[in-house]
Amino acid sequence: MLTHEQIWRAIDRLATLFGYSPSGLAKQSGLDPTSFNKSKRISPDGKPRWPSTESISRILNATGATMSDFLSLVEDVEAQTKNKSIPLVGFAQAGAKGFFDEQGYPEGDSWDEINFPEYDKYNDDMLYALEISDDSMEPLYREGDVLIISPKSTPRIGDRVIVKTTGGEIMAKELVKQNASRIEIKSLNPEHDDRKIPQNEVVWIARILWVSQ
Amino acid sequence: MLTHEQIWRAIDRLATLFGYSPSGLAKQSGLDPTSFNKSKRISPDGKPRWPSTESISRILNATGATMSDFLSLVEDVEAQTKNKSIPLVGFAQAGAKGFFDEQGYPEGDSWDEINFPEYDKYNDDMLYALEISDDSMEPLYREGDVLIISPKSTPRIGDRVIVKTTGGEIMAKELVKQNASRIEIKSLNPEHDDRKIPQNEVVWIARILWVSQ
DNA sequence: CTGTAAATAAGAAAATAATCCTATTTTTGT
DNA sequence: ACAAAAATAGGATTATTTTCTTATTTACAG
Repeated sequence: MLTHEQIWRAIDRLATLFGYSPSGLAKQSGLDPTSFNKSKRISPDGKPRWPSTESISRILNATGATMSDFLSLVEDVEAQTKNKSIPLVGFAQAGAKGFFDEQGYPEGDSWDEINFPEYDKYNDDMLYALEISDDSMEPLYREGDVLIISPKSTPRIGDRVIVKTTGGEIMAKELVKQNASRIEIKSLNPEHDDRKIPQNEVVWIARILWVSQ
Repeated sequence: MLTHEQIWRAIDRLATLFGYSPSGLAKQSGLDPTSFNKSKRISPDGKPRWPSTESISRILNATGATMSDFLSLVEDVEAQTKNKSIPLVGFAQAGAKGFFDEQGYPEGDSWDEINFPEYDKYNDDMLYALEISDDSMEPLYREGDVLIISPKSTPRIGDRVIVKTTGGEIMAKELVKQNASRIEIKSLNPEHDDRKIPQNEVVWIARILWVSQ
């Protein structure tokens, strides 16, 4: 769906984004500076005027913006949650009949759905990744695995987290308990002990969202 | 960036997607059925012809497609990898100075980058998810974890995979070896044995890409 | 505050997209 | 295999966008 209002707003926003007025953007794009005059967006007889796709092409070319950039200007949502819905079923159920075809593709009506990669809308810009470079955390994390971290998400009990201490350590653990005085974290490697760390030794704690396999 | 070729190809693809010819799509959209004739895309004098954004608006309206849908048709990649580049560093390095600020956000110039969620271009439409519903695979997978599966990716040695056997089992394992006669898979739970399965008992095998934490 | 440049309003002219039309080809249904 | 419908080619005409032009307003620099 594309409306007249959306296309002109996107043009205006693109201009602003690159430090131009609509007139300046037109000029920069090799169009007449009056091409994007607001007075020309509706005809004297009241009909809306629609720019050609060539004009759009030229303004993208002049600014270096992509169609993807332009799309985000067309749409009202400032920070679009770029998820995709994929089928989901319980692992224990998956062996039953009716979930997979012979090639291993989902089939049948019994699947739920999940958005992937679903992460908090509010920290979209803050994600980072850590790559595992040894086998100290096997079998959970192996060399080469990538952890996707959300520093802004508030971890809850049971979450796997990255903790930094005042001693400079950075650890991946499971959060077992937390209260005002300390946190209790469980090792992801059974060979290591669980730990209780006073809150004043915790510099920060960040939630692990996804792990590559 | 938007080229003449891209805009016309997107129109053609939109038509095909909704079961129309270009002529049928134009008609369905209230345009003249000859609007999208290939012979009209280049003028007799060799100049390219660019449809108006009103025409684009009308075909989206007629098909119910969004601008986002249209964008994915504009672009060359059949299944666009809707990735976002996020900072990446080795876990072992992350404790050193210069990687995090005091609130736990990446800082400094020493970070690499990774695309997330990176998955094979060729099976974008085929991903599905399995949700773990018990603790039989701890510590690797816990109840509530979600596995993102790519049925089309060819698993390699060392990958974690989902295997379905002719006996109807569906298992999550690590692929250790595979040859023409059998596969060898390692349990993700140390309490269970590794297995060798004849290839003729493997119905399908799919790669696990990501796990939620 | 003032002068200059940029931006915008808006009408007319030129260029271009869409429609109309005829003819031919291709596809579809029987 | 054949007839009918749909699709496409392509020229002519109409409608619409862009450019050209003049005038006014707004923004900016001194």
